[in-house]
Amino acid sequence: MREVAALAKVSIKTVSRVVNGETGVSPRLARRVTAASERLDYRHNLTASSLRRSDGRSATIGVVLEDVSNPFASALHRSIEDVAVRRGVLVLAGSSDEDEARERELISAFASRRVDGLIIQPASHDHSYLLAERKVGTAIVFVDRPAGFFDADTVLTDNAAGVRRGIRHLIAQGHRRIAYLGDLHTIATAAERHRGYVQELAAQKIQLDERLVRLDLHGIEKAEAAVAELLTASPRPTALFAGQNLITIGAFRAMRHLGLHKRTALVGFDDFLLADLLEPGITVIAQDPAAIGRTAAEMLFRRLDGDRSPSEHHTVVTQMITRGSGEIRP
Amino acid sequence: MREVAALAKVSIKTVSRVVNGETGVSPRLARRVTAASERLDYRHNLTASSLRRSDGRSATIGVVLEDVSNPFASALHRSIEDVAVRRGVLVLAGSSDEDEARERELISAFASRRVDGLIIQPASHDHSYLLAERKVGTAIVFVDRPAGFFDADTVLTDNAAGVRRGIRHLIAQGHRRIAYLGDLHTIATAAERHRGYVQELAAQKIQLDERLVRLDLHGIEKAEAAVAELLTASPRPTALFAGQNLITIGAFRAMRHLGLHKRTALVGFDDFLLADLLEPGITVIAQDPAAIGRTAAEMLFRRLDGDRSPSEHHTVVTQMITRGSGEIRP
DNA sequence: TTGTCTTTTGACAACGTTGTCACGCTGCCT
DNA sequence: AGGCAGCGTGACAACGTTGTCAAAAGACAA
Repeated sequence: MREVAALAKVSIKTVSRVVNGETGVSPRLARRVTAASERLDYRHNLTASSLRRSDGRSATIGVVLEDVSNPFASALHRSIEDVAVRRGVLVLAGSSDEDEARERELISAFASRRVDGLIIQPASHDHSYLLAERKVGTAIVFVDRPAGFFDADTVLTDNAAGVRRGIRHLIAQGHRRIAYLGDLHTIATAAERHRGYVQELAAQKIQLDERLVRLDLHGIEKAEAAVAELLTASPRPTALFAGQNLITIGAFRAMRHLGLHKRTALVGFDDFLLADLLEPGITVIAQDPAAIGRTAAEMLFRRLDGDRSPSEHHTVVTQMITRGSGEIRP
Repeated sequence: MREVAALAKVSIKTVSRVVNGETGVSPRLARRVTAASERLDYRHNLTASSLRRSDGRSATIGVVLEDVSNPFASALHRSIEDVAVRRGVLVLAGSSDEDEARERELISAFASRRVDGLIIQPASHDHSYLLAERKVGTAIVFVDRPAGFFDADTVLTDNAAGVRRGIRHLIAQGHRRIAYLGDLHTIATAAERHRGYVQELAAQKIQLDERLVRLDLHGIEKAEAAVAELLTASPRPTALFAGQNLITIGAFRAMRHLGLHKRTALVGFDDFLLADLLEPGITVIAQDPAAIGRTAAEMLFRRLDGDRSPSEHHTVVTQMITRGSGEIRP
């Protein structure tokens, strides 16, 4: 900036004004400055700028996801990015891998870089450690899962209701022995979905059979193994409800392997690419990751714009997409 | 930091030393400083730090991808992140959407934030504009596609060889009328893959029939429409080669729709989740995004560690995975 | 011309750090 | 006793910006 100022024969303050598009610089000087900065390949240094400016904004936000390469998470990431670019804000993204310590490390790394806001898909259950960040003005929004011991905006899917819808659908087809396949019980959404299963069975006066419930199935392989076992044991379920997309895939793989994929009903939580092209097509309770991400990002920027109203808790509804696998009768 | 220093009754320089883990601070003082910074919830400000320190490092890199939510790109992202975390480096990620202007904007935004390095999956074909970044010491590595008019490290898949392998496989099954479905011809890898198709046909002395070639199919829908047309026209191909994963999916969708998915052979470039569960399973030429990302990130950090040797060009080999769709005979 | 008001411009300090250097202290050697 | 090295520590300037405020320049009326 100093060099640009020297070349344009103005003070560095004037260069600053031109760079920031402030008013009150005569067109003649502005032109000289622009020319000089082009000639010198000048790059505005945003870190120094945010250090000095009064609001201290870095035009950067941090996003903590379970895994940036997970389809649901990367869809969230993308929709957050879409809102951020419109404001010239960049996104730092990191994967927590469901590890509380990693979540905290990431957030601490973001905080060191003075991000303006955080969007967190939480792995941990106690977020009181975020109070310090909040105090220095960092906006915080939780997505997909609720915050623990911390009052903040959240954007969630109505997990229990979605599951109940799916279970109701299976019962309507005549099923009574409906197995439930759940993710790690430590994941809040997984617990919620399991709760939906239990509730809907109770509501429909169907006795819960714990032998048909398998929890803590994290990833395709674990789900596949559990389903293989479930479908060869007795009593054999006539329908499966898979509580997450990788579990659905693992379940389908096991069913295919046993040749039961056209005889056992399957409903999965979360839509996934190609669900319609399998045989049968997979009936799913679809979330809307794009809507979740967009809502969360818009919430975050509203807070950054000064909205101090009480925390909001948005719920994004699910949609059942019937494709065949959920319509198989017992 | 000043407050911490005051509370610990030391100079801020000593706090700096403790925070940076420098040697030569007496344990007694170090303890006092640690206690004080905990009590005050002190957060080291990395932006100020990188502004001042002599190497100017921000411990942040920028990654430009086609689309962070694209499965191939997000796999790259994840493997880059895995290398970066080990060094305490954070990743800024952005989507170019195959738009040259957007690519430049992203890189300019990264540059303003003084990232230490850039990993770019390029959308544009002239990267001479990066010379200025290179000059200020930013390390640059290209992934998936080559750089244009710019000498830099690259990590690519051997696209043409992969396609030739697939075409050879189809020919070995007895196919002669093999259609080719390609992505936007402006994408370097798409052009390479198309070249592989042309070359292999020539090598096998099979006359190229332009009516069987469809290019610029970007996204599932376009591919689906093109294949629907191709399979109802004459001469009808007996086999399809799809040059990208979304194209493969679109092609399969069209084939299913026409009831031809068990009669027409299909080989796709890029593996994708569930390819094994479709009926038939889809034979693919699989890339290894994790290896590509890891190699690129390691390359980048080697440069940041001072490696000044000439640019390296790594090629990651593809692997053919036969699952049934490519083994259908004419 | 002068005085007043408005617009444009620049000098300077400050943001939160770290590099440099010099200081004081201790312990050891002459 | 004097000198010197080594260690721990702190004062100060600087990194590249922007906020503040005052000075300079221009516009306009009397």
